[in-house]
Amino acid sequence: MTLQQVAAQAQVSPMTVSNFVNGKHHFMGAETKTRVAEAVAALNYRPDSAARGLRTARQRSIGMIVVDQSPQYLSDGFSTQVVSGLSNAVNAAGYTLQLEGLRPDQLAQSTLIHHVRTDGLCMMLSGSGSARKAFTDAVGRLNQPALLFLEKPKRGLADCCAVLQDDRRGGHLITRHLLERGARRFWLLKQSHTQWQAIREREKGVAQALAESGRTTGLHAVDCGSGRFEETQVALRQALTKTSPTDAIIAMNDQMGIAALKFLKSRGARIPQDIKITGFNAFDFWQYSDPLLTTIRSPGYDIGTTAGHEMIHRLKAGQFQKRSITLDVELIQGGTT
Amino acid sequence: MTLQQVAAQAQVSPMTVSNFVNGKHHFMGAETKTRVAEAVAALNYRPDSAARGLRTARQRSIGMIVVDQSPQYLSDGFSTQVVSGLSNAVNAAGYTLQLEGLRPDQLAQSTLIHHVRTDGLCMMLSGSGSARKAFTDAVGRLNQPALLFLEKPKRGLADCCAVLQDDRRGGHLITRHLLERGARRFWLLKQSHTQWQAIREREKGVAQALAESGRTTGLHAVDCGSGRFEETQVALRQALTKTSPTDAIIAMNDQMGIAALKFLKSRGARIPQDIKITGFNAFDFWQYSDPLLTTIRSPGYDIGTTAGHEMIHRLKAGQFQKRSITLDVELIQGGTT
DNA sequence: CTGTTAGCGCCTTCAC
DNA sequence: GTGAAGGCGCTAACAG
Repeated sequence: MTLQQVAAQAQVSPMTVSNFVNGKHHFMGAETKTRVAEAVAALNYRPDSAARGLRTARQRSIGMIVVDQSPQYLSDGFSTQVVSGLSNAVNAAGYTLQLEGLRPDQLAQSTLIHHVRTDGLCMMLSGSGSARKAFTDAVGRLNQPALLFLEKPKRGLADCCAVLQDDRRGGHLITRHLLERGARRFWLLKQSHTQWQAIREREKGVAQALAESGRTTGLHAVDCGSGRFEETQVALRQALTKTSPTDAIIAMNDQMGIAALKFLKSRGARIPQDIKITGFNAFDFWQYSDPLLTTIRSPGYDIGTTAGHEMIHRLKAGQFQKRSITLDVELIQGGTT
Repeated sequence: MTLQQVAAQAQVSPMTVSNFVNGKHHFMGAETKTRVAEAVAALNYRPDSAARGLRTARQRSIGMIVVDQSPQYLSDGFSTQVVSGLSNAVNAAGYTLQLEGLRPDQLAQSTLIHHVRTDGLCMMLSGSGSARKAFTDAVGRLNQPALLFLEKPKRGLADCCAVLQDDRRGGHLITRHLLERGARRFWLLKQSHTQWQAIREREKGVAQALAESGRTTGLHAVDCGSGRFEETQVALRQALTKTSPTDAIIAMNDQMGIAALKFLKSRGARIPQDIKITGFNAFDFWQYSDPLLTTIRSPGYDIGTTAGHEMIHRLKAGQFQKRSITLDVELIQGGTT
């Protein structure tokens, strides 16, 4: 079913149908308009995006690449929220979202990078510095607008916008909160499986808060591997035998925080009297902890919609409004501190 | 950067470059091959998918529509897993995934339905029967292969495959388990906000198990609205005052089950002695409940990959292998029964 | 094994 | 307000 056929059916020229389909009704006669509308409906006409894209050199589509070690790259909570927000924002503007999940070593497999399919690319990166750089470098060569989630803007990327949250402040807030509550010795639970830049920032915030209170020691990192439930508990069990005891556990996300909470409760620890625990993100499932975890609320969905609006604006206006947008975070006091 | 330019640089015809780019190396001279490869790399050439799609009438792209009341349509856990699996499966075959989240009343806004952008459409529907029918009817008119998640195949959809899990058996399993444990009076926690066909099946399984044990009464439905945490607890509080007490709570997902668990614990109920509680799905966060919820494991990620493979096969072979594929579920015994 | 030709469906341009 | 011509980048079909 093509524009031509619709035009023949409606007894008008293809251009008239094209104008109608693309909402350029301004100069069309009312009678012509209804005739075209009927033909479109009768023939069940759908415009061919490939042909339009070829002619206009615009795809009306945005790409989203999520780099994660796990094939279930959306289970993180953060990516889930960001993708929902992004997809709603770009869809509302008539754009499609093309989603791709990759491991840090799979740059070469990326269809979205190696073909011209989208008008702009959004990325949520993880992995080693060199793996991340490989991605940003590749995207920099595309001559396409790029948007980075949870990372500072990159030098190599000129036409680029960064949308992030104030993770350093989050780490700072939560550490000050613990200090005020009397904690002096800290374990920091982090996962080593997927390396997010955002986590580094949180750690910096923690270190900064400690330094400001005059404490430069008393922080001990516990590697929780993939950060999954059992693995976190195993790491904690080892830490309890090998390391001197602690007042507080700062988990870099709620998943690890809740795993720690359940584990310590099962060992008879009183929370928060014996040990205080904090998480990070406050995504839906966070409410399932018992007692409620003290945590930081991350505006994941808003980050996604903000990014979508920013990208659409870039495509319409020719350049990004800002090089970097930072959304705020918020401390949520629970029963674990 | 076009094929022509690459061809000029490599001193060959455009067809040779096209063949090289599309992996048709069979008949190319080794020397020619390296010359083309160098030109492609030097010019940083990326094939234009729109042009290729126009010429071949194939988009190398699959659409995924998730119909949900909530804008955060991926937070459900199920859609998260299905989308991850689907995206990995189609990406591995060189296809792109185009994602769209819609409310049940937003059929008219669907870009994926109203433009030719994909080679096939996958859908996870919810909402009233008529709203769902509007979607399947619209897709039926597209002359495109369709794939339905968690629904039986539809009569109106000829070129269609359904990928689901045995929800009825899940409901049956969990109810028999509760009966064996001595429960006689049941509350069934369901959300009315987003209506999934899968939930109906679970309910039928519950009813069937009760009927088989000779009990036709003793089941009371509790409407938890959106099914979110606080709303579930409010609904439960009302039910406790208005309704005669119960032995067991069958929640239609883990979210509601955990909300019920936390609420009843806070009211001093002993679980499972006073009341038994079950959930449904066993997605990641399920482990955060304390004690662990007895639940049914849903193979969400596998459903996604199965669907992806099935759709790719359909596109290659011209028809679906099966009209319907049902994956199995599994009872997971926790501490709440 | 490589080159030539033609046309996919649409929209920009320009004529009417 | 509407029509005709041309070409976007690519590849099927066929010629050499």
